Amino acid sequence: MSPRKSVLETAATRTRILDLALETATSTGLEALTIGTLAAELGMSKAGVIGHFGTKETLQVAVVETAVERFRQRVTTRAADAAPGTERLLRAHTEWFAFMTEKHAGCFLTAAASEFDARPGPVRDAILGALAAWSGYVRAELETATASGALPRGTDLDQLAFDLTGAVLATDQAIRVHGDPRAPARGLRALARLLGGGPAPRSQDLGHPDVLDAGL
Amino acid sequence: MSPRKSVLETAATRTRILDLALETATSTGLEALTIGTLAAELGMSKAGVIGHFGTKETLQVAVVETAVERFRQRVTTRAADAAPGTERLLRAHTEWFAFMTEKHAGCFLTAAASEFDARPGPVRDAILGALAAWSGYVRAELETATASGALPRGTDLDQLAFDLTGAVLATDQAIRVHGDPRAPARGLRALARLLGGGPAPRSQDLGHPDVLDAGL
DNA sequence: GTGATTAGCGAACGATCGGTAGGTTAAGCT
DNA sequence: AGCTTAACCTACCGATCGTTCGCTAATCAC
Repeated sequence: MSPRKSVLETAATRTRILDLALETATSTGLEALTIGTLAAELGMSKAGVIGHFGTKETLQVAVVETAVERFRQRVTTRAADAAPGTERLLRAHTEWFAFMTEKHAGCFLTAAASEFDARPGPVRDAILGALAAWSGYVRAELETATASGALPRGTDLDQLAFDLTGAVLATDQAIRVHGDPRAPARGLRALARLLGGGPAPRSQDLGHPDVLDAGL
Repeated sequence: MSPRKSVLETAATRTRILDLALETATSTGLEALTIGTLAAELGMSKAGVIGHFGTKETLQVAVVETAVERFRQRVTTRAADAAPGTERLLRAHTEWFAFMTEKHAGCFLTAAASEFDARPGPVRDAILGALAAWSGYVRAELETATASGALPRGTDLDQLAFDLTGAVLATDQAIRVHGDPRAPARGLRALARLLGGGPAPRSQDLGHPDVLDAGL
């Protein structure tokens, strides 16, 4: 039925597969991906789908890499023009939260990390690599912020990074599990307090409304 | 081979099944539970296992209920003798973090919530019910703390509950994904700052070492 | 133009999934 | 003592899983 396509069409087919695979894996999980249903929804045969990857495990790794690339384009590069340090971190997280809300599905990599934490193999390695890259990014910006005086010297950067992760995970869970539309605002409020001398945690005052309302 | 047992032995078999099911589901996930391997590891037949529940879905719900009961015994009841309000909340979270660390597996219910967030049905209902019960517990203690003056009046309790959840999730991820043994200490430090006038988030000072080192 | 390459298909494979049927045997009520 | 109930077994069911095997046909290198 479908003979050989040109190299351009072949690449397009591959991305078509990965797009749908990432979408379904985001909602149902990375292990719940089945080649049969994937092929059916693509109008292809199972062999045609797996021919691009050879193995389901390889497909899963490719899905993770696709998600990492999406994250980079949507979050990291958009925050690149912000000033290094706390400002860039706030921008990056703002973009991230908006990214989570767009598909109403939270962060794929966060969910995948929780799904594969106890399943060693190349898939988990790819996920852990993505997490390590992100925490390295955060760490570098935090050190820049400390050097520039935006954060007081002597700041416990490990603890601060831990707290930032907490804000991200709480936002992700609120979106994913509870579908709470106020989650990004809450997450940004927590971040502003941690990074920028925002309001005290117990104050009901909104603090920096320009930051909190930006792009949401 | 194995004829009918007494009602006592039958109940024991049931809990034996649920114990192993909860253990494997904690590490591998609730959907990755298979009746066949469960039966094999129990030295039983598949029919013998599923005969207690009728359906895999019913078994999954029973596993969730077992986890909730374990959580209650390990966390809530142990914190019941602490003074209501912030003190009890700190105790409960301290117990919770210790509970996560014991099996080096994090919190089962947190992982299950992330796994079933997009799979409607009785299993997800049971998980969401457990989450709602916990957040109701937290909410009640926070209101007590506000009424008693332990928290300043006008505190945004929703935001505070959100931040507490963030500390819990960050601790859980650090244990589950990274196996970080310092995670409980970090989580408690975040909690102490949020609840009890602990050290500022940027200070490297440990603050209340008696709390941070308690039972860890 | 010609030959090697390859995307994708149809069909089938062994394995495993959740679940069922029927038989066996002891427990528990009367 | 007799009868019903139920826990557990073996065996099997249809469905689906990931993967493999030829095969076709169009593209690409020469």
